[in-house]
Amino acid sequence: MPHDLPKSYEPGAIEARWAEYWIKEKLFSVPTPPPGEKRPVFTLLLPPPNITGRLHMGHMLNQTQMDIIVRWHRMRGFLTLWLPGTDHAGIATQMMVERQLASEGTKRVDLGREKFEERVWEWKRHYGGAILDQMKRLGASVDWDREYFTMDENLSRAVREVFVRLYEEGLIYRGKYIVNWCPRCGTAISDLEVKHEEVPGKLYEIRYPVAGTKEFITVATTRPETIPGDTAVAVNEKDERYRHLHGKKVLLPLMNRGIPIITDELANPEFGTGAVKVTPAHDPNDFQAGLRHNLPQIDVMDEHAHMNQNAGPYAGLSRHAAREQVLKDLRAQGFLASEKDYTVPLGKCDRCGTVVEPRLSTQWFIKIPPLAKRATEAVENGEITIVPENYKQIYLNWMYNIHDWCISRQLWWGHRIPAWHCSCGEIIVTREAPAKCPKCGNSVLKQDTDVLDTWFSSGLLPFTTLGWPEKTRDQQVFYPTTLLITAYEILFFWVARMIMFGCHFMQGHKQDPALKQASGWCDRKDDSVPFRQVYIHALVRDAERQKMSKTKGNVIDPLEIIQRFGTDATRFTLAAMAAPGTDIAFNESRTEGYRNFANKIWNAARFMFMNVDRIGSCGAGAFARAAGIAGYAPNTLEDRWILSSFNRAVEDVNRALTTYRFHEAANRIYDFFWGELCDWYLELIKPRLSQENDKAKMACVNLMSLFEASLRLLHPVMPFITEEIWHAIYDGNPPLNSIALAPYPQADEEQLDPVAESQMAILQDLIVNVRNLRAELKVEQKPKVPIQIFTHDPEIRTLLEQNINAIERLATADKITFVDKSLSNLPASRHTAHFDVHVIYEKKIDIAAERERLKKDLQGYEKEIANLDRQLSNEQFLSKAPSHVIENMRKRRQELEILREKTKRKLEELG
RNA sequence: GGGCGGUUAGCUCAGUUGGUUAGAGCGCCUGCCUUACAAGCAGGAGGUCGCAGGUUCGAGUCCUGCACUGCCCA
Repeated sequence: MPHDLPKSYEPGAIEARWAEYWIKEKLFSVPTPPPGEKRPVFTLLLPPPNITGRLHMGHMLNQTQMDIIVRWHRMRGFLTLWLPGTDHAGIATQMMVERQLASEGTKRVDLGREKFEERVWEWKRHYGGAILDQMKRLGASVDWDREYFTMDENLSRAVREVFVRLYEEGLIYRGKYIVNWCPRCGTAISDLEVKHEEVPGKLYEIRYPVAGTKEFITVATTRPETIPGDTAVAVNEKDERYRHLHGKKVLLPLMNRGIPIITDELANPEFGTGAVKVTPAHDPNDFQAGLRHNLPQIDVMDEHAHMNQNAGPYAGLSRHAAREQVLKDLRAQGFLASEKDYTVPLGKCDRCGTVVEPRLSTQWFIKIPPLAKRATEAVENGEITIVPENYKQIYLNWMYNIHDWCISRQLWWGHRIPAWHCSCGEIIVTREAPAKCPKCGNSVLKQDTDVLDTWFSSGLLPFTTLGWPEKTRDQQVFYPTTLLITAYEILFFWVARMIMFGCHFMQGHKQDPALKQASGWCDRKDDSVPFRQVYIHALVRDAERQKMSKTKGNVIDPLEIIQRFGTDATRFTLAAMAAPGTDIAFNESRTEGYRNFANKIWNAARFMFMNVDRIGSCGAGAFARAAGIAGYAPNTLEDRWILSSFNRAVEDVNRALTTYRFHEAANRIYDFFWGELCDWYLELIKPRLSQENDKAKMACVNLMSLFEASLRLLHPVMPFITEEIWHAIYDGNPPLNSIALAPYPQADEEQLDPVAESQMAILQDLIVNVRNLRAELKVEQKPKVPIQIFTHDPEIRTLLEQNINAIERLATADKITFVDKSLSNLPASRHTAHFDVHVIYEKKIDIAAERERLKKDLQGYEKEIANLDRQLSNEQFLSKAPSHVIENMRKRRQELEILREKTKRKLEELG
């Protein structure tokens, strides 16, 4: 790796190279560890993207956070497994291939089931890997050797096993119920896959003639087209208006069918007319009411939501056309009492947006309450912790109100339900195709045509990817997985289901006790849970805080951002903005700023190498697994200070990552690298570096060690640039294949130096004050100015004397003299509680402006003093406040006294 | 209808269990091509923390109400 880096950082050139290198070298592959493994373990399952998917900002955020945590653990010496894979995405994939077929002028049904499945596999081979290729470009440090696909043979076998076991345990049943039906997809979907919205519509009031009277009963409905399916009219028992009609019949308009008037809580006296039509085959509430009253279920639509024979004259019409026709007929026959504007709640298919039709059909269900019980307890009692914590309550609320889960889908792509039907009516649920019916002996059996909901198989992944149903060493080591990082959106779809399945099927499982202890999970009793922690990440919105959507056209393509600013800068942006629990308004200007940060580091490295090459061999100190910086020998104030600073940063960053405070970690590294290392340290050591002696060499060694350690600190967030410079530091002969395998910095108490920190603060304060004065005096940039310094404290005087060169250089000063009298009354001066400094320059200061500034300062001091005095004279405060707070306030009070006096005197002097 | 969140500088956002003087990036103003970096350096302006009460020695932080706003569930 050559030291002569290009002048500007060009991410594109290096990122692709390292991404490829990491994969080629199999740096992140984790073979099954043999018995005797003692390292702490960290396991993370990648939420499998759909094979139809393309990388979006949500993935990018998710993967950035996972990669940061994973790299951090790996560098801290954990046996770290990050498991990647993809999801077969039943509906989405089938839609893709159907679209492809349509463009060829053919259809799924023309091909037949088997041929169609082949086409999907073929499609998957061509396009299915796209999102994983994109992941590779992000540098995600996953174990590619363990990549899985939910339709793989071993995972499919596990799915059948789970289905059969649940069936045998009585937790899976088949029955005829109202389900959410998507007429476009031609399949049932689960409650979660229905998106509710409210649209402007009409509420129709329709007169139903009461049989044997001249009276009408008026019902209110938003769906007149379902009238042919009505089998009752319901009123509330307590509703006096309809008491006289109890037990009577009405004649169903348009159909001329008699149906009963029933009393049921379904009818809300407050709503509409207080009377409702009951259509058990087309509404979930009506379905329940129908069961209560033993009403017939008349299905009036087919699978495409077209009216069928039961709809009489309307047969063949679409839902929409049928509504128009029914209304027209009602109007013509005088049944339509009124139509009012009304906001209609609509359920739409999450996948395709088609309005969902509640439909009566035979489906497979999972009986959820028994599974939910343990899944709820696991979170209640802290066996699984959820971060941020408010999601815990959201999860629990949902689990308390959970319903049975419809798991069958009328699709051709997915795990086919392992049930076989015999003409005798027998249903055989079994792992492998049965030879004959155990009841009648018939050997002509037909497998159920339905497939399972995609979430059924992904809910099993935490254990099926580790070899279940076999009991494997991988499970002993890696199960329960340590963490799950995912989006709120799939808390119920996926997270809840993984917990239910994990708690059920891994019941009794024990993680290798030595590894469990090493990993720090001794306080957790339950090893059946699929993961010990869940971190829910935020939503990425656009810069205007709008949710990104294709229809709005405000989607930010992460790959385009990456192309412009680099992966490292994009990752850093997401990390720095990811405060837990808050959505991210992605702002490109931030990414640009972090690209600049990368460039800053790049140039700092160039500066370092420039000196190394001149001074000669001065390699970085070998890092040990020790804390702090191993090869660093502090000689000067700035050395002691930066070493201390580094250790403080290290402490803060590690603490932030422990609690998933990504933004704190990122900002802390940024401030240290730029604000401390580059802005001050590099400037302060320039004089030493420019010499040609041992001092220069020592400074250089220290710099290399510091830089090397700082790169390791930054690496999880910016893996590419750190890898590049790290290899350059070792001149192409690094002690390890990658910085990703080097130890993560840990704070070393011994290297903290509070004295150096406070001294450095005074020195910086002096330099900034002189710069400030120069600006105020409008001194040009180049010329050096003589300055005078007064301090009453001999220690501070010594400090400043010892660092006179630094002051000269960084404050552009010369002829620095120390005086014995306060300088704060001079116009061209500044004072602090520690020193006064005066710049000697012929130009006059703007007296009026100076007076204004001082007045403002004085006001501030007075206000603060009054505040402090009030508190410090308050008995209650003195007795209740913690001592360090009081101590700090007293110290501040003393400082303020000095500042006030100096400012007052100067104001008097200015007149 | 039920639940959860947000409101802090011109913009986008931090501010962990209450504790001295509320921070950052971008933008803005002034001056600099100081041989690592103009994707840079130095200096600066800018906030009654949505409103009204309350608890406390002390509130951006806790409680109540209100206003506006977003999301999830039914």
